[in-house]
Amino acid sequence: MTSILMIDDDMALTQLVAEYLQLDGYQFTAVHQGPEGLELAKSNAFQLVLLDIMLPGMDGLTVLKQLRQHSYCPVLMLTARGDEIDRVVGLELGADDYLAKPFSPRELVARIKAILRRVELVQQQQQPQASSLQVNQLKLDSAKRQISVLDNPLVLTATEYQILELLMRHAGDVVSKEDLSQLALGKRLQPYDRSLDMHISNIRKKIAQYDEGEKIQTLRGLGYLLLQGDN
Amino acid sequence: MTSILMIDDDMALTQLVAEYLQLDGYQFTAVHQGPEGLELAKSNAFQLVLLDIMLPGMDGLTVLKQLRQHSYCPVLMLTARGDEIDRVVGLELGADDYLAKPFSPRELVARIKAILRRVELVQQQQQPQASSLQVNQLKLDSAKRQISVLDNPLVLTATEYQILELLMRHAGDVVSKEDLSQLALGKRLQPYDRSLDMHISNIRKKIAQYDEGEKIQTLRGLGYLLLQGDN
DNA sequence: CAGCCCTTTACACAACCTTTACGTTGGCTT
DNA sequence: AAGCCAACGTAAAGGTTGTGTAAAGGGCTG
Repeated sequence: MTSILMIDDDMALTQLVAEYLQLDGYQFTAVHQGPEGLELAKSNAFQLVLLDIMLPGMDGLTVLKQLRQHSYCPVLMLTARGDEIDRVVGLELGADDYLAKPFSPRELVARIKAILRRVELVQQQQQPQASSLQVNQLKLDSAKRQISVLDNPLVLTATEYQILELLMRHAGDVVSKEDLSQLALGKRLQPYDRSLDMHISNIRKKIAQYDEGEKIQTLRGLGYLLLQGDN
Repeated sequence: MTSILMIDDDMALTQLVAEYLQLDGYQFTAVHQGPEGLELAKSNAFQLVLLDIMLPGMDGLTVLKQLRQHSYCPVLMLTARGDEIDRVVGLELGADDYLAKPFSPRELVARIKAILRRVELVQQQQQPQASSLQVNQLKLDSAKRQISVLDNPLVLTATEYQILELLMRHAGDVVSKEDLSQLALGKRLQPYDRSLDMHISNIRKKIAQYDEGEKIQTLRGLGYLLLQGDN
């Protein structure tokens, strides 16, 4: 059961969100005061926190700052329309995403799912994983931190290795650029950030040295994909 | 029970609309002042708001702007005849449709139903949906974002995928071009806009590569339809 | 300060969506 | 039944956006 906590003083809004999220099968709790919300959030009983910036008593950014002293619980910030500054500060303080009010419940649910999916990816990574696996001509040896193509070991940088490992461990699935950026580069994907593209380009070049057939596929607007051979 | 709120200072008109809508089984409330209407609308107790542009006290566009700070409740604007500017501004502010005064009650009801039907479609989409389903020879795998015909995966663009998924999820029902445009393209269908027709054409071409029998049916003036095969 | 690596910049290209243009269809009027 | 017209089908052109990649920039480490 996934539990979500909302900290927002707008009762009508929390009521509305409660209905939508419960329809989607989430356990939902709302509180309307900063300090109260902070206490609940620190308890680690919630998988995600929806946090309004404008709060009576204790400012949302303050809540976030204090929460981060204790917990890495994912936080989705709710900001007043176009309040760019709050957004930037919030993301620096460790918010996972932000959403401008007013938002459609639909978009809220989409953002929540995106965050939860990413958290799940991270948790997967932390669990013990197969120390070696093979995708087509690519062979991963995570003990040696090495990937080979047709038995030729690739000379990859740390970042390149992480990206390719991610793609290999999710071979057959699309991996979004957003996910790749957060998991391999450790930062959110910004609008004109091309560094991930460069890493992909370099990885492709290195693979192509040994195998022209093994390709990382691009799915425009969605992400990248390493195709499993046999399907 | 569907509740509709009308914000208009013309008492004779609200009386007239009240009679028609109540005949159609709607719960109807009318107020004649902007601020009063805004308060009621923000309560999220109504499924739709009819909003006059010309209001004493607070302008209709201002009401809409403030309402949108809090709520995505559907709004149908009522404008003076041919007041194109108000219309454009209103739609930018997030009105769902507009209707020029004087209007026939019959047309009003038609517009209301169109909006409510679309809102319902959107809400359906927000609810958890089957991650895979099959319609005749078409197989949808929403986890992989892939649709296959006779086990041949289609190479669809993001937009094409969305359109075809919508048609599949409503197989056997007519889906209007207006709905398809709003849900898949994210914009209202304009008078001479042919882009949706093009997407349909391209989807048909891609399906026909593998199965000549599987057809998206056209219902002239109504929309498109994917027929459920087995009957 | 040299070397490595990541990121940014810049430009070209490809994929995609939309518009244009013209042909066809189907319903409706006369 | 003929003719009209709006809706539709689709090829081709146009415009926009995302992606590929070379090259330059910048930071870190030894």
